[in-house]
Amino acid sequence: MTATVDDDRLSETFAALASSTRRSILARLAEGAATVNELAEPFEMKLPAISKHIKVLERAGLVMRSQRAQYRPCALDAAPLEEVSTWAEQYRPVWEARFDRMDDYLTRLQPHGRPGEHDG
Amino acid sequence: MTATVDDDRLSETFAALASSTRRSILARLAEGAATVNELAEPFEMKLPAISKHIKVLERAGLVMRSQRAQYRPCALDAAPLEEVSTWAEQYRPVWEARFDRMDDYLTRLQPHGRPGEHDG
DNA sequence: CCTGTACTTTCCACCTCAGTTAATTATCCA
DNA sequence: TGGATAATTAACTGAGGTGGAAAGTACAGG
Repeated sequence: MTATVDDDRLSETFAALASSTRRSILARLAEGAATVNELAEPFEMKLPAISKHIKVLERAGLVMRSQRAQYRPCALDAAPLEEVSTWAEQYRPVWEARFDRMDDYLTRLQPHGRPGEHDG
Repeated sequence: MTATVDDDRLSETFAALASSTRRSILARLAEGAATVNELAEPFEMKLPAISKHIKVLERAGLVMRSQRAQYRPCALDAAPLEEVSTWAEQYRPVWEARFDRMDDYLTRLQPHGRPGEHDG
């Protein structure tokens, strides 16, 4: 049962993506690797803040780092994004079938029975 | 320029998805609408906690609610998941092209020039 | 060795999030 | 009207995210 492990990884990935700053960093890295200063340049916040954002992305497996002199260039690893896509695609049938599930449920919710109760 | 609005919505969606409890709730709702008590049943936490998780999902536009007597049944709205999928799919070329972007960058990072510096 | 460059780490303040218990609201039914 | 059921709200706690300032680390070059 590694379901929990996968679940945790997905949670960490989503948490990392729940920041437009971090998503911007990923977008920048999609065009090629970059140093921390290069990544920080478009933003108003200070370098330590960017450094921490990068660390979050790194922990989520979205960014790989190297070392060259003082530089610690970052590169995108999009593998977790494939997992995100796969996860979301599970729901494609739901968003494509736009019939109203709420009405569906309300129909099954009888006036004289509580939901989940099997007529006993 | 509604870029910020879209960005915020995506952030809210990702934040909502960054919880395995909430993702479980969505999975349950994919099988059909359910009441709060039905949704809470598989979990060990108390009802108010579930109620708050549902509110997060609702604010993210992933859950729609109705009312029937005391019941406030929840239904899945997968539309934001389509946005998630579309966003992630942007990176498909990156995760499919598995050449090493780090090496690519290190090649361009010359020993005698700092990155981003144009030989001045 | 000393200075500049490129980060990272530490410490701090602020705020949000997650969960609890207890109280409250809303509705049904006898 | 009163009790049971469904669910939310309020008040509180503890944990964790986010940013800044300041100090620390690591490497290059004169």
